[in-house]
Amino acid sequence: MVAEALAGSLRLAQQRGILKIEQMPVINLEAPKRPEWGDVSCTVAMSLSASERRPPFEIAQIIADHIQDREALFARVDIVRPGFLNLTLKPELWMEVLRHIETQQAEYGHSRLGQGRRVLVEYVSANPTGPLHVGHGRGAAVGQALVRLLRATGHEVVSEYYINDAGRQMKLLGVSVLARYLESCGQTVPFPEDGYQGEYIRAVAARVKVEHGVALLSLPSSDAEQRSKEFAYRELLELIRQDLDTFGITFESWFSEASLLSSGAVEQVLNELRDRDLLFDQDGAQWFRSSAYGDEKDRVVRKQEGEYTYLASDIAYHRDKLRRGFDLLVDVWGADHHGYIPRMQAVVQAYGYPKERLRVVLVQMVNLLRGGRKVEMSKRAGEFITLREVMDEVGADAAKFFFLMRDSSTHLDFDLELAKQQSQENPVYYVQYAHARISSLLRVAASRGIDCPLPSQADLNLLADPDELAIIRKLSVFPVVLEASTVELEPHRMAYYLRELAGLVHPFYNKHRILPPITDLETTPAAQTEPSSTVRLPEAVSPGLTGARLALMWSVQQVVRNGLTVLGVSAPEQM
RNA sequence: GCGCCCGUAGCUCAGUCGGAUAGAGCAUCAGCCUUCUAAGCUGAGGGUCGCUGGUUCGAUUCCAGCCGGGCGCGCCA
Repeated sequence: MVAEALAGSLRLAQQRGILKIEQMPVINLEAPKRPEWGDVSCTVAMSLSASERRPPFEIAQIIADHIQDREALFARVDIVRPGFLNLTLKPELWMEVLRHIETQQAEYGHSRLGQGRRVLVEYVSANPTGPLHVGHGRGAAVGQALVRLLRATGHEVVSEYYINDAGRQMKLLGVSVLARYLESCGQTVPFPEDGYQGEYIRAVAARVKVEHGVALLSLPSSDAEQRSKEFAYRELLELIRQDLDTFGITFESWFSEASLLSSGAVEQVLNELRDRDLLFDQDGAQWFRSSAYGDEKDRVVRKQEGEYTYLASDIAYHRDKLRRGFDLLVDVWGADHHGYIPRMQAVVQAYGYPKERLRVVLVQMVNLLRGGRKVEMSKRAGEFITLREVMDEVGADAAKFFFLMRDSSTHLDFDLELAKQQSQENPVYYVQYAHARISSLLRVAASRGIDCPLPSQADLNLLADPDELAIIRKLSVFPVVLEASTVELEPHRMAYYLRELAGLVHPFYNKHRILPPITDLETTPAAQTEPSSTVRLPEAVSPGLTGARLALMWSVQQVVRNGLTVLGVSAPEQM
């Protein structure tokens, strides 16, 4: 709307021959940092300065003079120093935001940006060789938020978990469980090198024994190993599924790596590559010519011994994803895999797609702290804090919000003490409390028989206080934040936004009265006879203002809820 | 050595497309509960945006080079 007005002004000035404007500039609007700079500011005059060969200030003046309907749209149009155009909208226009929220409700902020675009988001994809740990938890939170953000912007999304149920890691799992099983049967066996050390392996072995008794002892060792592996795989995958379920995450699709091998898909893919001279033999191994697409060197897909590498099945997997007709593949990976990106993008290009078809979101390590002190973990010794432990201690909501608070590509310090603290220091509660507090307010209003109008029923013009306008302005940018979070695949932007919105709401609540005070002054003469300067008199609120503020709070609550929802965090009615 | 990421307040971090006097939380200090949830609020102090150059009306932002930190560079996954 504002951009249109400014563009119109530029055209008018051009028609009148005041400005040349060889090329219509992009009118970029931004939210000024300081309130006295108005609601919207525009730098177009400065960017035109060079081509017009006039000082930016002059150009800004011309633009301001040529805005049509200036009186209807703007309360003020200021021109500041180099050539900023600072626009202050008429307050009535802001009230449209609240009516818009009312119309859209849970859909407010959603868009059709991605309409017709199909996206596959693959995340977690942890090996089924043990329980999920905190790092997986962060990936899970990020992946889920991305799925929800993409859906909210109109994309058609499928969430998928890629199960690494083939290869060396699975073999090691079987060997490890069998060793523990034999141990529990009284045999002394050396524990396999690189085996899984964790205590949970003993637990799995114990369940093998419950199920099979000592039957495995009489089997050939390879069979016993196979049985142990299958048993452990089922148990651990189920455990992962349950952990994710508790975390509030379910996948629509579980894709097995082993299926790619057994169906011959891997073989087929390599043949395809060979036909196109993207596969060659060297040193007794088979190599993918990934360097043809910008990777720094070629990569082995089949080892000398004839086994396929992880990359081979990954090529088949990504080809399968591409074949399924997705317009965008999003992979959420641990940051330690970042060196893998060029070769996967090479795969995408080898199949004739632009490399942008695959976007990899990297998730950095989580440092667990307890009261400021680092919790030591040793993956080698199998000692790590599981996602389950974290959820048990701080709850799924707090864990998710913490995981999403920072840019996923940066290290995260996660203080368990802080996350479970239900206090001002904990950003999760700060945001959730904003929601709960409004619920409480609306409940109290209802119980006192006070009418709670929706924005369309309230006299919104009474919301003239700068604090109220600041909140409304904040609500108005929610759709922008949601879209930016999606396009950049950066959910932490939404988490920040919610923190900021809550940071406007709590002070407002404290400073301003919404409902009329319960004690009326006539029955409490003390308040009049003792006009002590330390006693703050309740702000006077007319029924109309109460209604308008309730409508405002209702709108805030809707937006907080929408924001939390998109992050996969609950919005409690009371706390 | 090569590649990727990072360096912003004491700490943890935001900072959109290059914009104005660089922001938030925590911590610190000083205050606020007869009032709709104090799980809250008010105020104060705190900065060479790692360094040096370049690009330009303007650089925390873009480019180059250094310094410092992390990660990756397997016929592991």
